Amino acid sequence: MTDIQAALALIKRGSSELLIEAELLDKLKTDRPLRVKAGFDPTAPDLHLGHTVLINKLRHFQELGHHVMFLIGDFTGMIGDPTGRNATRPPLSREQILANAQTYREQVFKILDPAKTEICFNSTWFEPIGAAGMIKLAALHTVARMLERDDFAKRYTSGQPIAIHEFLYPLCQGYDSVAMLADLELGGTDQKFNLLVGRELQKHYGQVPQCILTMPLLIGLDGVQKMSKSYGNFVGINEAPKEIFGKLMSVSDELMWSYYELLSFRAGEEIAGLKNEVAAGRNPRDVKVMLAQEIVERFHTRKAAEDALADFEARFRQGAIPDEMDEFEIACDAQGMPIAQVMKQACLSASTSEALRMIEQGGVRIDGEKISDRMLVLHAGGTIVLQVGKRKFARVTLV
RNA sequence: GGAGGGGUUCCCGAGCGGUCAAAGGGAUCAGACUGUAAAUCUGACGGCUCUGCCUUCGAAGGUUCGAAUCCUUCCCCCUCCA
Repeated sequence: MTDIQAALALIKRGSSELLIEAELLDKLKTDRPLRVKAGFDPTAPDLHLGHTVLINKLRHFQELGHHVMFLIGDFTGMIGDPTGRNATRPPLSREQILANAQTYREQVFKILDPAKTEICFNSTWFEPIGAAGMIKLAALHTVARMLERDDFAKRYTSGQPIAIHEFLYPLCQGYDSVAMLADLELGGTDQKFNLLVGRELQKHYGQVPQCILTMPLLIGLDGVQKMSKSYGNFVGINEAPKEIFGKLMSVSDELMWSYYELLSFRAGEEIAGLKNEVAAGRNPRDVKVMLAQEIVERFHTRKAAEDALADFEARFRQGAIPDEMDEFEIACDAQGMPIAQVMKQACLSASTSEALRMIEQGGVRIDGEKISDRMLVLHAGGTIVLQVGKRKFARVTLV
């Protein structure tokens, strides 16, 4: 296998689609570092595991000696990639964007090599072109071609609204590729349309069109929708070790394999081996633990991964009360305070109604003792550990 | 500009004068079980000073003993025609 073939194999590993392979081969043969682009939205500065699928791939390109450009879409962020829901977002302030960019940097460099990564902002080229430039850009594409985009087509035929500015998003993303002289752009499979617009625009501007590499979307914890902050089904890479561990353990046995595929750095053969073992009767729990530990270790430490496991076992296998929990000091008068009130104030329930329901359902404990009296009144003096369900704890002192 | 359809509790979606805090599904939460915060099953799912009271069905008014349901005005969305 030649170097180029080996490189191509690494590039394609885990990917969904490569357009167009022959063109990429030509580019690789030139032996110069390729300009590899991937764009991120500045509205969600906290990266989650879904983002890392792409970032892991960027890392592969760095390993191969290519030039990685991490684009922060501070201008396109004002539009928001059309998703059909929440089509309009409040524009971010300059300060917010810069703060988010800084967060990105810190998080991304847990995976990428800072020395080999260029961070770009697309306001750099969009602000100078102004409204006139935007009109020129818009003139390069037609409505019919825009409606080829699956998401637009569906919304259009099903009577869902499409705001005009949503059409600008693919155009802007495409123009980014022009401004950045991209040789290759990386994106999720849902980005294919936008990525292709980049090729079209580059041709307009006399550039060799970029190649496109799409990665499968990581399914979120709900097992249904793609992992995304707005669906709340994500694992943030900045989350506490115990959170990351617990969330990964909550993934269904089935979904676990997809996570292995897209997130684990283990070799493909090793994963296939684990799959066989589970099929042969090995407890999937153990294999899930391995994955959860690998991920915790990547973003924290080996030690944190071990602690997370120990904590998890103590808590859920043996029902132990954790050492660390939120502490509250709640003032109450001489008659004391009803338990439901205390739970609400300790943020263990959203309302007293909910607190009462929790008690009726047998989900509330004080110092490990199940409470059944919804009218229970607590009095000042002393500290108790309040527990709701298996996961919510608070140490409460009444004064 | 004209004609028609629609906005319901976190989401989807029934309801079309009282029996509606509003069907059903999803999400979520709790319990049981377990291999785990998997799967499955059961239950809960507006708020409160909780066997009662208060506030919700795009907004504001009105009719009525009584309105998510009828009327008026306004806001927003969609479709067709121009």
